Amino acid sequence: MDVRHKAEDATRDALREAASRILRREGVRALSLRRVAREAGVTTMGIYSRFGGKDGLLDALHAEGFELLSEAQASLPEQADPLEAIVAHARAHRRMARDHQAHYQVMFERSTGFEPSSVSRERATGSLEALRAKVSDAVSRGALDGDPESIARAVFAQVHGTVALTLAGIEGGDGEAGHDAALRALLRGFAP
Amino acid sequence: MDVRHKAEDATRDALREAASRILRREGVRALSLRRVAREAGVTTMGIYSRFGGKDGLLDALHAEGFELLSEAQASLPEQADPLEAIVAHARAHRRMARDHQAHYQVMFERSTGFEPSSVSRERATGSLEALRAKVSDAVSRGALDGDPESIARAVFAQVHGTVALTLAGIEGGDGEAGHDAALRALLRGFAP
DNA sequence: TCATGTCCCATAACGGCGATATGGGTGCAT
DNA sequence: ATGCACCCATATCGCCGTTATGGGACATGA
Repeated sequence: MDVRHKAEDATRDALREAASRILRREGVRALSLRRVAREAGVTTMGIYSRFGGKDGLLDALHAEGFELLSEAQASLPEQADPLEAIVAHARAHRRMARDHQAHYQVMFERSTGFEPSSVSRERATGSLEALRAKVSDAVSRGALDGDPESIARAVFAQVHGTVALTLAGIEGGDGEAGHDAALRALLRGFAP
Repeated sequence: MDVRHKAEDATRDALREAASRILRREGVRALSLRRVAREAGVTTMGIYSRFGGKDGLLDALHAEGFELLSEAQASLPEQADPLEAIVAHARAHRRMARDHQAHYQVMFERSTGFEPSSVSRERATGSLEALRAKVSDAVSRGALDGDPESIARAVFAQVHGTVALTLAGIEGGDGEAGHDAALRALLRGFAP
């Protein structure tokens, strides 16, 4: 029984990995239940019993995406300057979006026809927490002035905006340097 | 012949209007060729002969969306303060996104599986022009300092970021006031 | 040990999708 | 008048997500 349970978890993982692989390589559009099931060596119904359907599978990928984001931001080197810590945080965000575009779309675009579950939505909102902590640090050290929550949201919106426009193909000529410059301007605007 | 041509344009318009109506009321997901054709009193093939397929139809809606955006920003009252003109511009942008969410998704989210044509992509990039003009005005009047192109892109990203996060259901508590405050902070960062 | 019942999952089916092939009818040119 | 070319509606194809259904493995009680 216990073994059986383990086996179930194994095919569950196999399904999630197959889905993740297809998502990375061929995008949201190519992610069909039949395709994922075939690639994982399971019948389509296997996805229904494990994930409840396509939304459940996408929910798992949604979570995986936010894990990728927080991992990228957790392993950053320490910064003496609290503002530089925020810039590094934003850079990691942009890098994650560039390296996992399709995951990023599942995370932030609702036109896929997928609605994240309530816990997934909370996790998404919670992804602001790490940034809020860095902003709080900057505020307490006199590098920024204002409500950390509001500042963090403004920064998050700025970073997500640059990423989203890039993914949409509305590209400025400045690239990463320009994105950094825009963020630094925003931070200057919150200077004491 | 001329009459015939007019009639063709009429059903073309009927198709575009039906598509726009379905998009507004039921979202991108509900927009199928069969549905649009039925609602316009035409067979599915009528869309192929007029628009070349689903991408052509979405391209028309993409264009319609950017028209809605530029219309909303063209009819704004004059502002004495050039920075207030930029804030008003951003407000119109956010209002358009709120009032035409599905159009906005077609305009900026690529996870719909629709790739805009090259002219549509140019039109999208060109939608920055009106903002760039307002920024240029602010720079020449000494309210901002820097490259107008870069500043305009930063502002656009900031505004789009707040809108996109709202549409994604990652909502801050501050609402419109918070969005204005974030934009004003960014503008402060570009002050001379 | 054997019969019974329960649960799980693979096969099959359903309605809808975007896209394509095809056949019949209309209108023009010869 | 007759042939031809073009246009569009019908039918079809291969997918999709989801649901129904049938059979087989396993546990349970006699």
